[in-house]
Amino acid sequence: MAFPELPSSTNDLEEQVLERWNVEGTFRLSLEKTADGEPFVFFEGPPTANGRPGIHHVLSRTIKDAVARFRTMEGRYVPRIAGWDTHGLPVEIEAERRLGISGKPEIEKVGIARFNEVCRESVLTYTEDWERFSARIGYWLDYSKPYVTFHRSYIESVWWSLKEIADRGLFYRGHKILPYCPRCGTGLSSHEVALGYRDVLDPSLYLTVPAEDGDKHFLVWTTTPWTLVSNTALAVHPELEYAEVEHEGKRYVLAMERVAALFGEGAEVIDRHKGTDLVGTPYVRPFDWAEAPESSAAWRVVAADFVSAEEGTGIVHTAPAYGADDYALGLQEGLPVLRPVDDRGTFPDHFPIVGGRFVKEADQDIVRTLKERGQVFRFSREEHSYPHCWRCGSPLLYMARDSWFIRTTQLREQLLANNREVAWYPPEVGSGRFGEWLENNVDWAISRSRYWGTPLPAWVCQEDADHIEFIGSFAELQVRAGKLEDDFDPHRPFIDEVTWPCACDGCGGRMVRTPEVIDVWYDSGAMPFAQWHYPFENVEVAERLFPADFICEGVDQTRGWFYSLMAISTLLDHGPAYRNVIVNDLILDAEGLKMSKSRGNVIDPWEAIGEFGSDAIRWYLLASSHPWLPKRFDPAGVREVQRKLFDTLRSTYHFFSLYANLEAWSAGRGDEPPPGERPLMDRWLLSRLASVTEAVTESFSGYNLTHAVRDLGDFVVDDLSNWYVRRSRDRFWGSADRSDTRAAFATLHETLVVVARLMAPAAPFLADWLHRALTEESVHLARLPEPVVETDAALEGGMEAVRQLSTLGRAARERVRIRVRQPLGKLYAVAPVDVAFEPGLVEILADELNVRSVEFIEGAEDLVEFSAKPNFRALGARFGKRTPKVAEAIRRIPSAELVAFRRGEPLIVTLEDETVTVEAEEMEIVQEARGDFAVEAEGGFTVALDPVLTPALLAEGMARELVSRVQRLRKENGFEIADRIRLGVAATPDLLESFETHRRFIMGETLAVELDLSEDLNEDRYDNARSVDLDGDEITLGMARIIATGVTG
RNA sequence: GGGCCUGUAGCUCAGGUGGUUAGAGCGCACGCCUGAUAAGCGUGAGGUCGUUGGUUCAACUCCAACCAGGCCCA
Repeated sequence: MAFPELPSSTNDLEEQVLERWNVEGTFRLSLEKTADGEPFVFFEGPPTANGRPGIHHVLSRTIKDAVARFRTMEGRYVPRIAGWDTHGLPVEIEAERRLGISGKPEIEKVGIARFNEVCRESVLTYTEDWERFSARIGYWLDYSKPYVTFHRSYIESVWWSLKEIADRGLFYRGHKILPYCPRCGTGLSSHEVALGYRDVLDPSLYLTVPAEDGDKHFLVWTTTPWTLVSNTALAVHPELEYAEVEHEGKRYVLAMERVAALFGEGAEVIDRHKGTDLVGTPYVRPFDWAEAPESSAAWRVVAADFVSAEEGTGIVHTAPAYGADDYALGLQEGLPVLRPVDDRGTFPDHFPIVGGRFVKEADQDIVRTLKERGQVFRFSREEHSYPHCWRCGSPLLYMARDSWFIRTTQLREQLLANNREVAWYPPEVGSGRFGEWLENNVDWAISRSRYWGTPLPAWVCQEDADHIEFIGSFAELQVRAGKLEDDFDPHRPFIDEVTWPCACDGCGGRMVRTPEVIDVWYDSGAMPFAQWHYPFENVEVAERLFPADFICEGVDQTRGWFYSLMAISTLLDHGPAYRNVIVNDLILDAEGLKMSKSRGNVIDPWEAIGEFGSDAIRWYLLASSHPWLPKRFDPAGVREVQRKLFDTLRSTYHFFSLYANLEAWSAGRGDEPPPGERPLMDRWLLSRLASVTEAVTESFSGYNLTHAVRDLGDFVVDDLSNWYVRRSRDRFWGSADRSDTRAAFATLHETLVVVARLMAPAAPFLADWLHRALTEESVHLARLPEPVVETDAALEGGMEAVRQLSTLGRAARERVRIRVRQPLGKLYAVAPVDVAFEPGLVEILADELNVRSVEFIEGAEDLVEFSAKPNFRALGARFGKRTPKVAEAIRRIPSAELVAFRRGEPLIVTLEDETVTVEAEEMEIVQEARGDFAVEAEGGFTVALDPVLTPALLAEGMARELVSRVQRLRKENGFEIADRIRLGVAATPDLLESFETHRRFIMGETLAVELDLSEDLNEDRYDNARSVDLDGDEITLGMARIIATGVTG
């Protein structure tokens, strides 16, 4: 078989591979092939399908895909089912936009039926985009039967689960202060709130509130001036000390601790009170617009433990309708709840000053009015983070709302226990961010006063609101309400029409569905069972494919999907919903700034893929840093991956295929020597390959994708290409004996196959192309590689030492300015004693540094100076405090004593007042070459290069220079690599003599079948002739093609 | 205000359980190679390891405080 040529561009290659996957159904085949394997359960977090994919989706999808492919190659069965998150506010907002309306009244004017129809249409707008995108980045996901959260079957499963929860007594209706979005007209759950914190400038108002008797003023701090309208009390801490301060003719009351901060160090404190002493003091309410019950306990100072003096004034303005603490305090103190603000967050029209105004806008009016009255002590705007609606961006208001709750607090211990069974990557998200969130868990506010969502399946008696019935299936609903159409739509408004008479004795009411829908996050968290329409169908498969072995989403899902999955499975007593989670962080731009449309620094993923290809981007995202660190997307970094790794690998394959085809080598003939009997370089490469295979496999298994790809990339670039191929090139040209060449081909072939397999999870395109080119099979249907040989640590260590010595040798050459092409006579080398050098390794070193011979001089004491390096780890254990002294003494041991020690004599050093016998493991003996050589040393390695150039060495150097010029000319003349030539060289007699000496070498290297050496060139005999500079001498070269091979390079 | 993460060369990042010459890539400088070549290779110069204390014979590594940035939450 001929090894095919690489497509000319990355994009061609990737599209060719995509086409192949399509035609062949490779993904399906990979699932079929592993169908009997142990399942590896993966849950796909459903994206909201009405937004377009962005570059950050490439990251999580790359991770998901890499893990799934890796497990598949381990033989696990990894079904990957796509899903769409289709309900909820994001969709409703898009529908409002399409209809050109805004707000609940307008929606109801359009009609819920029509509105939800538009929601349904809009929701799958971009699914095709997502599918194409996923396909192009090589994310294998089964889109053939995705779960869709608005489907009847999905909703029925959700209902089932809600009823289960209700049956466990974990559902209740409550009246609580909730974060409320005035634009969307609904309360939000705590995890939704978590999604929308934003830094904004908010008022910071210190106002004075006069006591009723008029002689003192309470100093009060608030960041929400509009709530002053609903003020019904001032709260102080009973145990705190309060001061009366005289300032500019007014007497202020505030916490003692805050006096200095607000009035300066020299403030005049004229009286002190304990908090309890102030309790009961009546004061003048700031605004009397809101009506309050006549005989209320309002507008007096009350005591509350939550008051602190860490900020503000130690006196807290209390508006029970608009704060959780306030509300609780109001209940306790019998305060009225003043709720003048309507559902849209505006004051009633008849109010003075703020009438008809949105509360946040009313702030300024309130402050202005207070200022006019002289009640403003200090006012500023300060930046702080404040929650906003995660979808529409409106600032949230904390307001008392009726809502349905799930009592998740009751399951806190179980949630924590389940979480302890999850391996989080990185772990601190699980223990910290997520764990603490669970510790401080509050009941899940599950209902939304909205339209497009899973209807809350709770029916309530119109006569007796305590008579509630949860419906857990469509069948059950029909038992209650009579026959329904087979394809009835369980959404609003239709479901709202389904009612039945209350069953309780004599009340005569009708059971009517509570109008709310549920939090969309519940939808997505229900996917483990709802995607299977469990428990109505697929019971066996749903249970088998639970919990997930692996999920991966962005850190923003900590309180989103990660929570809803875990909460629901805990509520249903199913244990943890997942076992391993990779949490990925944001992708920032190259400057480290968050990508945002307004900043204009958003990377269009399609553009990036078009420019770099998917493999390079995937690899870059995995390799540049761990997924859980915020990542900068730097196109220059992607380009580097492409050049450094992928071009190198392509080039390596190109090299292989070129010569394999030229030599008509093919795999699987079995005529190559067994791996253990191959030449040194081959055995070394295969050993390295085995080590790398082990390391990469282990990293992938441990979800450390970053180390996996880094290790593999380093191997390809450093070991495979820059060392093995570079050092072994001529073995592939048929210039060596057949068995050696066969060994080289087999080794390179095997290595490339293994590299393709290890690479497949991260870079599925090039890996598959290569694997098919090398083996005619898809890499994604292959198993992970088994090492061909055992690792040979001694050999790897020896080679490492050779490379280290080579580096030193090159530095030495650089120092004496003798290029590598010029042979030198001798290199003296020193290496740590534990390095074992096979003879072949020494040859490699000699060749690499182009020296005639290498001598290891550990024995040649006249060339070597010994010195001892203390081993602190060993010394510290034995000598403790005296370590530095002993170490210093060891450093001073003379060479001669070390020589004696190496012969077996004990080594004794003298400290100030004692003698100590030093053991071998307490120091390292380092050798250093001495003499008139070019010496370089690092670590335990030293080289000493003899820089003397003899005539013979110079002659050889010249011959090599000549070869180099000829090769360049061959290339310039467009000769094919195997073309044989006639070569003529005209030069000075000295040079000619050098060339004559190395005639065979020159002819061999340049594939010259004739070589004419003379002082003049007979140009007629050559296709062309040209003068070139040879180290200062001008020579003339003539060249003619004698045998054309027709083989292209 | 609280929690978590990050801070190592101009840039991007490595640096098990503390051990004495802190590494790599990019960029930069210089050089090499030109039969894997719209490439490649080598050598070199770059770091008081955020700051300050502490623990220790020994701290980039452990502890504390602080500073800066990020995320999350009040």
